[in-house]
Amino acid sequence: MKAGPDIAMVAALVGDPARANMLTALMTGRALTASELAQEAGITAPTASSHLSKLEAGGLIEPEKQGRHRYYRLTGPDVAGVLEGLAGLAARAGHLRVRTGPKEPALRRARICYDHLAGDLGVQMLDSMRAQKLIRQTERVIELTTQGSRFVAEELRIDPATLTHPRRPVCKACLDWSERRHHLAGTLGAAIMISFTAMKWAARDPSPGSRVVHFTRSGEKRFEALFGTTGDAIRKT
Amino acid sequence: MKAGPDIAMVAALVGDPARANMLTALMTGRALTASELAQEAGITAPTASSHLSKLEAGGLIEPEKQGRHRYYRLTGPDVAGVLEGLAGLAARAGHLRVRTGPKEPALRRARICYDHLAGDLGVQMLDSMRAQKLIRQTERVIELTTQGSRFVAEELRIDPATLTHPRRPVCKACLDWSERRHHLAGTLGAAIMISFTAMKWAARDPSPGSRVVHFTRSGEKRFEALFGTTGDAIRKT
DNA sequence: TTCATACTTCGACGCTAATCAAAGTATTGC
DNA sequence: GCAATACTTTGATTAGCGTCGAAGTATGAA
Repeated sequence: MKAGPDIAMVAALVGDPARANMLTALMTGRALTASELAQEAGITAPTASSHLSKLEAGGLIEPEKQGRHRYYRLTGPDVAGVLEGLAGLAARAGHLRVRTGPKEPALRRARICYDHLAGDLGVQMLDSMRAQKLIRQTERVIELTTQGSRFVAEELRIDPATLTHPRRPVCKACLDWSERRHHLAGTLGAAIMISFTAMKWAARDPSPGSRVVHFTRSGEKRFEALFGTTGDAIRKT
Repeated sequence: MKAGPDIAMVAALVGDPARANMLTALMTGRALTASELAQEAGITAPTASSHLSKLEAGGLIEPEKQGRHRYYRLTGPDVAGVLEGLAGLAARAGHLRVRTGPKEPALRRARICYDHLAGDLGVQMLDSMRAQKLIRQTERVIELTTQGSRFVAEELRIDPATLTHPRRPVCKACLDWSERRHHLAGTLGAAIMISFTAMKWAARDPSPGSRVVHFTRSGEKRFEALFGTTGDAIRKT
């Protein structure tokens, strides 16, 4: 008699304006941090935390812990589909929505994430290394292949001995702030950044506090030669 | 900044358990009365009325007034699609749902609706008349074709003069209680029922208060000969 | 007409849930 | 080690809305 169809529970999750704002912000497929989602929804951090745990319990979003951050993403395309459907129904009498674009193009392109390369180029590098079978990645665990070990020693002039560290993994996938996809962290990620700087391929922006990384002309050319395959392939279509 | 995406508003409509029950009950595509929806949701009539007006304002359902009843149906297949999607998300951790079946088979098959034939056979008759081009129907307005006028005079022994009435239309689509599709009302619908009784094709159940209509064996055969085409076509496949 | 049914409106009650401030936990950076 | 950042938990406040009883409106039945 009193069968409780959970359709109401799921719909109620989306039914709160703050949560709906968070979910629509996640519809791009990117992952967002709790703070960003709080700002997106116009609420304080505690309120956002409460909402996010509810959405997670309801199976609509899933977290990925990344240092001090917690990145949330939709659990699947079916969730996005339902949200899209709801937006369609709402559009019959309602307004649409605008998303805030990225802010600093230079930051988006290349920047320091702790001690390694992030941004478009960081993501591109990891993608390319994966495609070239220099690494094996399962989830966030990454290991160098033998081919990859030779590559970093010969092409990037990195001493393999400098990569071992008591508590830090050699390779690790790190979720990118602007791209919301993984880039390379770990001691190798840090070593590569140091190597780029040493070879004068790139340098951190001199202004204090800036995380922007500037590539030199020759450095960018060398970088593209090593890791530009996917980008070239896309551009050539 | 504070752009209110109505996705939350729509989702909140579905988010209430009572309303969700109503909507799932409507997912069969049939129209249901306000009272039935109230019972379905386990709430009183006033509460149901409030919910229904909200759902209507939100564009999820639309009413059709039928005498003392108000039949509600989903506004379109897209609404059903979204509900189905929500049910899919809920099914990851939730329960499913059962619908109460029909009660009296004889009532479903043939009964009196005010003064005309309703039930399976009533709907079948209107479908067949439409297929045979005896009538033209746009929405709930129905008119007899010249072919149809000859038909009712010759086959059904109905005097065309008896069909005119000061305030009542000759033909009208009436929403069927069990089938939730239209059957034929108006003076023609009443005349046909009288004619069926006069020709001893059918008779009302003698027990007081009963609305069941019993067809005689020969009457059912004649009825099938005139209006059984669609049924035959389906059965023959 | 008069009565009955179906539905809506009004008014008041009660409960859930959203919200934020303050304190607590975890992780990074120095 | 200590400070800073990101996030969570706790607790108290508040507002919104679902709920129903009672009265009001409309339609059909006798």
